[in-house]
Amino acid sequence: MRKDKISNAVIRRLPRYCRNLEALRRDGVERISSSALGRNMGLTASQIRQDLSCFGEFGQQGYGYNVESLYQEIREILGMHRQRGAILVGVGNLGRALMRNFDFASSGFDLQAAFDIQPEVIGREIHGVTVRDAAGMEEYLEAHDVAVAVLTVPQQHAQRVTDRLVACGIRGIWNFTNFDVEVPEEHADVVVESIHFSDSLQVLSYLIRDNA
Amino acid sequence: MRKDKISNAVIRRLPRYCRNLEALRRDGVERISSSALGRNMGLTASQIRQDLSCFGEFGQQGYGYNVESLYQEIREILGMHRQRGAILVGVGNLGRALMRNFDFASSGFDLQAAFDIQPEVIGREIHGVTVRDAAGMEEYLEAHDVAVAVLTVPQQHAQRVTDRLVACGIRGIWNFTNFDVEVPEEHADVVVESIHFSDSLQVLSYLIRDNA
DNA sequence: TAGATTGTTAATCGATTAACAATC
DNA sequence: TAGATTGTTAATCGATTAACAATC
Repeated sequence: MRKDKISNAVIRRLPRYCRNLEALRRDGVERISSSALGRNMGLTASQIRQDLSCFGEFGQQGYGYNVESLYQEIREILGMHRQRGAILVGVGNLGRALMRNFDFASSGFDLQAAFDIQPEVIGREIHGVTVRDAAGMEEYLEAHDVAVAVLTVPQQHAQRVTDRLVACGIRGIWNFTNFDVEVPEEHADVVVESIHFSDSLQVLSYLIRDNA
Repeated sequence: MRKDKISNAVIRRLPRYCRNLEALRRDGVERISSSALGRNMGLTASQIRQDLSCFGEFGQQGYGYNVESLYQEIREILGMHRQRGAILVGVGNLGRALMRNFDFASSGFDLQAAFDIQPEVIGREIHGVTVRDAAGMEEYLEAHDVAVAVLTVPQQHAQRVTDRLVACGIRGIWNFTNFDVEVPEEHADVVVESIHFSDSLQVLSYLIRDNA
């Protein structure tokens, strides 16, 4: 039964479904049952059927799910069928690494521009994207259709840059700074998705503790 | 009441407690109540008291929690008071960015060495860490006390490198490849903590969809 | 048709929130 | 002391798992 409000737990499993289906597809697998997919992913068949039923009825009794079409359905649910505009702010080591390595297109985004305040990097082109002066960020956002900003600035600038981005009507912020940036109440619809490297490493540290 | 098995949800909040307490500490705040901390972090006071009670009794009725000592307690729970050995495998753009930017020490790790197979990078020193030939990885792990490996190799090598690391007795793998590496059953105690960039961006993509 | 497997309803499990006696 | 706030127990809420009729 199609659900209105999808729980966070379900949403965060969607990209994993996508990755697993992509692998099956690459291997030429045509159809898969919830129990086989569950075995692959370490989930119960029940959970998979529950998850998918939030979005529609994609399977067929006695057959299972068609790998290709389920894959496309989930891509569409995630919005990966379209290309939304993205910019990157803060062209340091991490920003550069993302620009060079990360495949924005395959997650449904088109990295259009990058911004920094360092004269040494302004004007450079990295992986086909020009680095612009951050002073002109507002002007750029005014003129272009940008949905998401990748935030790779030093921590101390994170909130200020966020405020500027939000004021320009950005829809989402992909936050790599080790700081929980906040969006003002009047723009509560702006989504912040954070990758906190050190949180993750600290969890790993906890999990390998000796408590034998 | 001290608990034996801590739930994943609680564990993943610990680094956030840490960051928030660090900020309070920096601001010279001496004590804080669960309700004030909850307000800061967007959690209920109940949840904070429940979370902390898994590990001991850190507060005092009528007073709250001492910021400094709670901070130190949580750091210790996470294992950040010690420095464990770490290596990094795969010195590409992302690997280099982590070596240059990421503060391993403040999360309780000492990055001792890096490995790659590219002759161009072998022998180079990056941020004080020497890049070695990956062929010698086993020998190195034999001779040094390394708890964690940072996995920043290209996706297609992820599983093979993981197998080698696990065979050498690594305790944890910090996985940055977009692949869910698996540890063999006989080493099920090896912990894999993954940062999947594209999963995160895809979740953001979903969350900014228009469904008005 | 018979076997397989779905989507959904019900049952269970776990996590969050509320309430409150204990006590600083 | 009186007010504040803890740690813990109980209640609620939500997510996962189990069961099963429907049906390909």
